[in-house]
Amino acid sequence: MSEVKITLPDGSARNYPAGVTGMAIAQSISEGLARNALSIEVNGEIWDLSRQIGKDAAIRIFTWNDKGGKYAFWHSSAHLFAEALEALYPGVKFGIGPPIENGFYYDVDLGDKTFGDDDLAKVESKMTELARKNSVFIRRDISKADALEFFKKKGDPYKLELLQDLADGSITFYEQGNFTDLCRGPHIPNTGFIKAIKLLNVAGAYWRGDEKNKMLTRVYGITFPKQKELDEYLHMLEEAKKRDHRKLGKELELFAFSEKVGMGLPLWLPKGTVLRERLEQFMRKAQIKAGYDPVVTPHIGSKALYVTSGHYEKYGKDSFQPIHTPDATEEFLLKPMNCPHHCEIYKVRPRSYKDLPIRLAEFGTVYRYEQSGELHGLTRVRGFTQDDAHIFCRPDQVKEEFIKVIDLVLHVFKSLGFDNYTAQVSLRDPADKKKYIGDDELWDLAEKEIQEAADERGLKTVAVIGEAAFYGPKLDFMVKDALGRSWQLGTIQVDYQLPKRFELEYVGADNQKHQPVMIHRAPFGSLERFIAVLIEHCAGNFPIWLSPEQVAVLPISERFNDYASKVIQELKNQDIRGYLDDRDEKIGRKIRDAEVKKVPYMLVVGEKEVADNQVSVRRHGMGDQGSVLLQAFVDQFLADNSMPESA
RNA sequence: GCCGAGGUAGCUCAGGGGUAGAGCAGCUGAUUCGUAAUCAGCAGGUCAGGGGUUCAAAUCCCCUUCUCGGCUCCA
Repeated sequence: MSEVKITLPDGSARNYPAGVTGMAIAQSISEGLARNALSIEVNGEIWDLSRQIGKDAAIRIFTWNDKGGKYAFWHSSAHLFAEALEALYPGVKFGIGPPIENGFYYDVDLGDKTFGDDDLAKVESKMTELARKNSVFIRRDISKADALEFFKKKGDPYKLELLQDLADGSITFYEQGNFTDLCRGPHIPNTGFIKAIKLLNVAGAYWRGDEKNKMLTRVYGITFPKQKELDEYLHMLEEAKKRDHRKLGKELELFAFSEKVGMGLPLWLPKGTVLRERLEQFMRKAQIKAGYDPVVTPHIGSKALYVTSGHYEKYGKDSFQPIHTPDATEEFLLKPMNCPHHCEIYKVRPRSYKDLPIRLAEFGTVYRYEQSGELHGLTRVRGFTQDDAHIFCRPDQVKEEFIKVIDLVLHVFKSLGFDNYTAQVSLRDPADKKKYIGDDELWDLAEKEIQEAADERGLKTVAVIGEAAFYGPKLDFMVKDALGRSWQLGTIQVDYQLPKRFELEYVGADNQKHQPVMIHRAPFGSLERFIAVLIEHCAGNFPIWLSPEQVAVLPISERFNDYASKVIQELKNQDIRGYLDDRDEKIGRKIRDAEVKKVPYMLVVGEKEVADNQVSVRRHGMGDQGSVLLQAFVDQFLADNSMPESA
């Protein structure tokens, strides 16, 4: 009998009879591993444990603690969901049901039936019932003809459509209990592993993600091998919700929305405005240092401006409609971006190659008619302010400018403690060059230089082919929110289109006219989105230099209000932001309220402090820090909490 | 825009055909207090808006609007 050589992750190798299964290998290693094993990686592919290994292989056995194990677990859970659904609603048609980062979903067509929250509970308990049967997942190779026959008979148009794209000989079915599905696998050994089940929500999703197709019902769920883990997961979700910027924005009185003002149009409250203006100051300072010139442009522009830029043609119908005036020939648009205005600033006089780069920066408020369903707190709004700037430079300056912008973005992230971001280089699709504007060589050069600039600054980047804007390649920075949703913050984009459309020029050393390259960049992206992500990132406990209220002065009783007023006045004289809580409440109450409001410093003042010109310092979440002279507190505070500066 | 779930006091939420509720916040008074909620009283509502069914609608039905979870989109 022939043998196969199985290499384990630690490099050791063992021989097994040919056709050995992953489960048998696991058993030979240890009883415990066999009990917890869910799937196996064989030469880089993830397999079922029951599948026979016919030749030498490097393997890795996955348990719940591995991504590959969870993947199989949730994939199998999706099948279990489908089995339960079919048992409860015969005739249901299935789309696809993959595992995702947290759990799984299944797209289904329930015909005319609406699927609501009460249905979730029903399906959930059916799933539990079926899981207890310990049904084994059986893998079967099947010919394309037989597969088509099977789904024709069953009447499942979506599976038939999927089958069309699959090659004969590569098709497998998986079967558990009374349910058979077209599936590549892998799956866990049996349904009994699935102990805790939660169907999370129902959503609509277009078949194959195409708006023109029928909308299917997408059910999201998650499962665990232990009830305790499900409980922990649900608890974690609850905790994440507490960081939600929409909730904290309301509680900390940072911003609000009004139906009357209109959806997606944030109102900045006094405290939110302090935060926002501090961020602006921070960026202004860094930009001045980096050689930017601040400019200001109006909130509207004539339609002609956007016809020139090309935005009218591309977005005109799907955006805010033109503003009319008593003069019927006039039309203005709310500005959806600042670039065209900045192009006109570039054009106010002829430019020499010696003038470049020219860096025009503006906190420009723009308006975009986002789809109503897409609006989301501050992360997706219809009116927002970009920390925008446009760099007009020579082609040979692109790389250097990119490096400078990357430095600026990294300065922002570092100053605000974002260490978990990803950088994405978006390149054009070389197979479809017609989609893009600009010379081939310029693209090649810019794409190369963006990547080089990122590498030189030690950025770990993911290059995505085909994600470039039609007008140029870009580098985007993404950060996740409290619930794990990814948002794009900073962006740096090369643009070949606008310089051309606006006929931007400079006179080169050769006395000839040349076209400058334009770089759009916004390290925050937008103040709104940045603040949203910042709120979630720090759970409302802002860096003190940003905090709307830095200090609360809390007199023990009314008798010390006079001294407390003197304290708060002295703080204000030193540009320290704070408030005096002179309510007729006990000190415990005042402290609690300040803690809830996440005020970083609380200064308790009573008899002792008045006598010695002291304050009793308490820090948010850290309790009593003892008493110091007021002046000592001020000095220390100012020394510790200055606005971070760029290098 | 599409699918689903929602909108009750400033906030968090209960009530689900028969007189509109609680806690917190607010106001008034008492209290003058040492590190996370002092006590008492008072006030607060077109139950998102409009239409319908009914003797009777916060409650059932329809439309509109906004919010939430997704999908699509994102200059």
